[in-house]
Amino acid sequence: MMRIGEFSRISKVSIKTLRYYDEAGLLHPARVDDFTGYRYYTFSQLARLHRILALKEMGFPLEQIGRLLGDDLSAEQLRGMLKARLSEIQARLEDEMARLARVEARLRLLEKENQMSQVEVVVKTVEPLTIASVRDIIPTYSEQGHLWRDLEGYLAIQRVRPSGPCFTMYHDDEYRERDVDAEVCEPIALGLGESNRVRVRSLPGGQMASAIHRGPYQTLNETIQEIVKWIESNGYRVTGPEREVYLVPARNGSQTDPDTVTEVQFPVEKV
Amino acid sequence: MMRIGEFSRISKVSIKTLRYYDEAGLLHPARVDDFTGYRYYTFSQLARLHRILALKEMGFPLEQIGRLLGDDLSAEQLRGMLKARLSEIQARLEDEMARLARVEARLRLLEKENQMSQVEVVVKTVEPLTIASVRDIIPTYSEQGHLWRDLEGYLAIQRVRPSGPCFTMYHDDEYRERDVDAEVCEPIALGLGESNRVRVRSLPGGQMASAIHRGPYQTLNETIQEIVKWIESNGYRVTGPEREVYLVPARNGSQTDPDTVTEVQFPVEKV
DNA sequence: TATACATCCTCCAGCAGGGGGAGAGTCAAG
DNA sequence: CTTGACTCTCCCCCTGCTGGAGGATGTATA
Repeated sequence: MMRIGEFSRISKVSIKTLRYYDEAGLLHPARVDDFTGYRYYTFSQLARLHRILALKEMGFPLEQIGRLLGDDLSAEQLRGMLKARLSEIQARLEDEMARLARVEARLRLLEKENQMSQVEVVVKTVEPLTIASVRDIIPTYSEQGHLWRDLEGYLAIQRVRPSGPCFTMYHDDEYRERDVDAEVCEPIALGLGESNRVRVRSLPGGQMASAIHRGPYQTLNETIQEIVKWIESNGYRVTGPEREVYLVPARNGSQTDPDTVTEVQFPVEKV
Repeated sequence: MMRIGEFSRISKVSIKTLRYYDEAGLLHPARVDDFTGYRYYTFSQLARLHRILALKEMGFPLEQIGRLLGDDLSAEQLRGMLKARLSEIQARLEDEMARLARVEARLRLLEKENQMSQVEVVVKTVEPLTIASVRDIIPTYSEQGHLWRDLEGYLAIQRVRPSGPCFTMYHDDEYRERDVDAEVCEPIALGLGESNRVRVRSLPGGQMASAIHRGPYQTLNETIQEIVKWIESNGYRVTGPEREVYLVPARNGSQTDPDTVTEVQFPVEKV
């Protein structure tokens, strides 16, 4: 029988932690003095403490350790908990490795350009979306005004209001300067009929690599290039058409309005 | 200008988190209504939020993100913080991999023996220790009684009391049944002279792989084997003589007393 | 036996990064 | 004017402890 201080010295576990384990039900002292409240431990209890520490080193939370210490646990249950722990650790390892890749990519960028990147890429999950859209081949990126007029005109006639910011999708697999396959879209609630010009369909949800572009449409290309580079260096792959979401659209659709805010999204999946 | 709900929907960041970032000084709303307290955000603020999220994905704590967002940061300081982050991530990766190895080893053991291991091995750090000791070649493990009598007799004459539990160190590089190089030790405070039989010296501190053996000395070997196996499968290496710490010694030094508690320690280092 | 001094006890507060919910006030549409 | 959807602040909760305050106990020495 020894007091908590000696038990702590021998086991190399802090007194605070021992008291916490007592309270948590993991390791009650062999005896607690009713009057003084002093905790008394035996050497044999070191064995149980060792089991607790070993399980903790495997990363189990204390609550699970409590269950693992109970003797009413079959080998089958034990195997299950170990395997669950295994896959959690693997998930965390992948997380950390992705983190490592991000920091390394940023560091390389810094060495090369000697400044903080302007464009921040984030992966977010978007929900499925119902849209009304008009799609056509247009001569250049900037000449999509008539598509918008067709779409908005139809929505106005049908008295349907968009349920979120509008965007354009570009369906070309590669970058091209001319004859662009563009689809202008307005998110809507369900229940709109199609016309021969306007289609209604729903887009699947999923992961999007996204960046915010502030400045005129003219310079959108730089942001797009940054995202593409980021996607490559962070172990993702593009799985669908790019979207440009017009959060703050340009006045008169001007290509040079500096106060526009556009979100560029690429659907991606982890490689 | 939009309210927090819409900003949350667009950015895919929860309202709670946005309020928390406001409070933490990371992202104040563009405007806060003095009377209602309502927060109003602009689309442009998505850019700053994206920067916050990108840094968070790299694993920076919010407090550091705040400093990274300030524009009074040189490229040199930025590089430093990134490199620090890099090495932290690497440390965590190693941690997780060690964890993985532990869980996998345990799982293999379970598949093989279909039961929870009896012996729990833990790595702990022990401090340097001053000891009085008697070392000799003894015919078998169990015949160390006379060494103990020599040591204890000298300590009694010198009126020195041990400052902790006594132990034996075995200096043979390999396991051997006979002619064992054993050193029986008592930890003491400083300031004891030597005799021609008793030496006084200090042992360095360091990492120890440790396990608790409950049961007679006869079966100590099984525990020792378990520790050695554990050390191998968890990526450590033995760097010195084994210690057997007699926490609850046998009555009369009996080899079969079932109530003894012994801690077996191997000094180790990570490979 | 008195007095240090070490050790022990039980609360309470706090860390990071928010989540959950209560109770009350606001906003826009019908 | 009402309804329902938002929003506000405030407080507690999570993990696995650590630190400290204030008070009670245990042991060694003068």
